[in-house]
Amino acid sequence: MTSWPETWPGREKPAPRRQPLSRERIVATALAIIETEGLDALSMRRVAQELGTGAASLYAHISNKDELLEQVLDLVYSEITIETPDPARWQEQVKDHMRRARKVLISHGDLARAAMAANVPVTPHALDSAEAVLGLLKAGGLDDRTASYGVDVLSLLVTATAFEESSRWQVSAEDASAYGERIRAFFEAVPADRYPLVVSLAGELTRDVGDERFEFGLDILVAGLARRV
Amino acid sequence: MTSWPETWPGREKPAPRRQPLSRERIVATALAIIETEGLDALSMRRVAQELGTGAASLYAHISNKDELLEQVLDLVYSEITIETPDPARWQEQVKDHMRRARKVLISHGDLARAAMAANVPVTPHALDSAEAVLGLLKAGGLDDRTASYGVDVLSLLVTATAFEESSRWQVSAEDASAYGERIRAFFEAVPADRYPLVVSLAGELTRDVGDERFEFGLDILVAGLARRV
DNA sequence: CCAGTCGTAGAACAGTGTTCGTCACAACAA
DNA sequence: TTGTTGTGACGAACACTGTTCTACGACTGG
Repeated sequence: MTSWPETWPGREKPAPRRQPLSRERIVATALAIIETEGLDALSMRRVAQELGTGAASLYAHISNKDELLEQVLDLVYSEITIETPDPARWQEQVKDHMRRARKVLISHGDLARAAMAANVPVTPHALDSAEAVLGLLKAGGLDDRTASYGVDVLSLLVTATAFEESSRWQVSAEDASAYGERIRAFFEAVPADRYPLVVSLAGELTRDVGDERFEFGLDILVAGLARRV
Repeated sequence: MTSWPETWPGREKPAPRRQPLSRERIVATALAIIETEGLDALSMRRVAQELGTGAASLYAHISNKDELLEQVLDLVYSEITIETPDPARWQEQVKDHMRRARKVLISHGDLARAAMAANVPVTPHALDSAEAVLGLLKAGGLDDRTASYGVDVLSLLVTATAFEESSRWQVSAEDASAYGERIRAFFEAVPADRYPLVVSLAGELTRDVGDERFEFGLDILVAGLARRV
């Protein structure tokens, strides 16, 4: 006689519990959404959906959306590697650090648009980065005040230029190029009697040269800080 | 015999039409709301309420909320006075222009938080400002590329520092001071073994000195641009 | 075995930006 | 004078948001 199956359809044990929610999983999921769909697509409901739960569940682990973004930023800031200060080449080390910080910000979709609102370093890895830059500036011989102002303006350059670049973030580089072309065409078309320089410099103003604009500001700032030793 | 009244209740002429809606009135009302209640209080419904109409009415004059903010910014940028370039003192003129731009941004509540998203000058007065700065930089002898990069980074310094200052915008200066104190206390309380410089420089990092931080960056940038003539 | 705690999550709340559909009115042509 | 057309106004509706409320199940300790 054929034995009965262990369970009947409809009476199976529930599927094994999915992984429990955690702050880390929520933050990592939020970052994944930003990378694939953009910052504007990020919502508490969207994160919950991706985790197979309800929006309200997230609030047991994260206090609100602002904290979520703060934690997402901290996660990406953890990718910034830190160097030991070398007084002989502190200027190049400062530049390299800011380059790495910028690279990290712009390699996660348009997350940088959220970075300006969280520019005061209060999370572990944001503090790590601030501490590292301060260390490089002090190794270079700057006094306390100059070092403090320096870390301020350097991180501002990074987040502001990354913000700007993120604002034209599109799924494809082709769209970004088209956007630049539209701006250039617009500048060339404004009334030349009122804006002669904007019209004549339209090409230069909108020249898409990747990091060159950022490097320009970085050069000037670091050279200027060096002059204050 | 008593004569009939001129009109009967309910048959009076309607009240005179209120002032018709216009783009200018909508934009001015939005700015007034930002100044008194803050950027976060601004909504299409709030603007409409203030104008005694419905939110949908606004869309006959303004395409969406982003355009509204763009027009509000242009309105405040119209307050930036423009100077005729003087090659003998172009550096001081550049600084003065950026100071005026910053002052205009930070004197309208926390509007500056919207300025980063609208940093590409496409409105008349934003273009006026860009044209003016280009004029000063060209009067100083900078080549086209340096002038283009210069106007970029200078306006970035203005909008980014104004953004940061706006993020701590509160109704009273007392709250702003309390905020700075909380940040300083936080920095002093982080683990000193991991963040020795953040702890020891907590006072300098959070010292509220108004425009001093901005002036620091401005000095370095303008001096750096001058070196590229 | 039961009370307490915790995590989960649907429902609800209060709000948002924007579009749809309708109405009143003005301008114009016949 | 009448009919037509275009425009601005605006309530309702749509689709969405962040966050809180409330109920429930699982787990733990006494």
